[in-house]
Amino acid sequence: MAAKTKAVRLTARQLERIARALADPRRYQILEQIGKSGGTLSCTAMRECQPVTAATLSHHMKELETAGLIRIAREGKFATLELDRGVWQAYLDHLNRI
Amino acid sequence: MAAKTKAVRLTARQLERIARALADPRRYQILEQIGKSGGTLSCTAMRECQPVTAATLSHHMKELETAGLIRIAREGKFATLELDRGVWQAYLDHLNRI
DNA sequence: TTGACGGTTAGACAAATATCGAACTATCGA
DNA sequence: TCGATAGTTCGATATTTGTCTAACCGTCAA
Repeated sequence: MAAKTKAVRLTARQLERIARALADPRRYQILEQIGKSGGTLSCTAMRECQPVTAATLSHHMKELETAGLIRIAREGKFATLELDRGVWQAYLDHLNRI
Repeated sequence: MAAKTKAVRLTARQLERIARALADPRRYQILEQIGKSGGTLSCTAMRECQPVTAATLSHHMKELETAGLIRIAREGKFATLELDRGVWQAYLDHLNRI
């Protein structure tokens, strides 16, 4: 095992951003959806599951991105969200230390 | 191993509360402090480490308590904070499922 | 009993933020 | 070239929330 998740070091500021990002249920659901889809999900597919404006969704995406939890791959008209497993694991490890 | 942490089932509402509770750095520090002290810590000891009013601290304690993350034992004039390891573990398990 | 002390509650206030509509940019097919 | 479509950015708004001060409640020792 041990795929592409290499050890990630999170700064205090990043940890804080991640915690805040997870605090909003909508954003958590987004992460969940990406996870359920195997790690990547198109932005359009997201919209179909979240009853919010495109503007709002875009806002949440940026929030998750700056927290480091996802990467956004833009190709042509479309965008694809990808969960950063390394960061996610690092955050879990951090919480586990309590 | 396997001490007193028995399986805990968290409702969606509780999960949300916990995420929100962790979003504030102050509250996270409180949890951290309790953890570092082996799971319990007097309220007075807390105050010495957090540069906030007693009122503010009380507010955060209640927030952590209603989230289920800590229990507050009141005896006479004093209060003691205790980390609920079962709930904490259940939350980690939940995050791990993503 | 009374005063000091630990903690809580209530109310106010400022900062953060989730959301929206509207205007915008960029891409792609006809 | 035009129009439709995917997503972003901006500005406004309403809600949430972290913090404080002030007043309060219980406990304990003198």
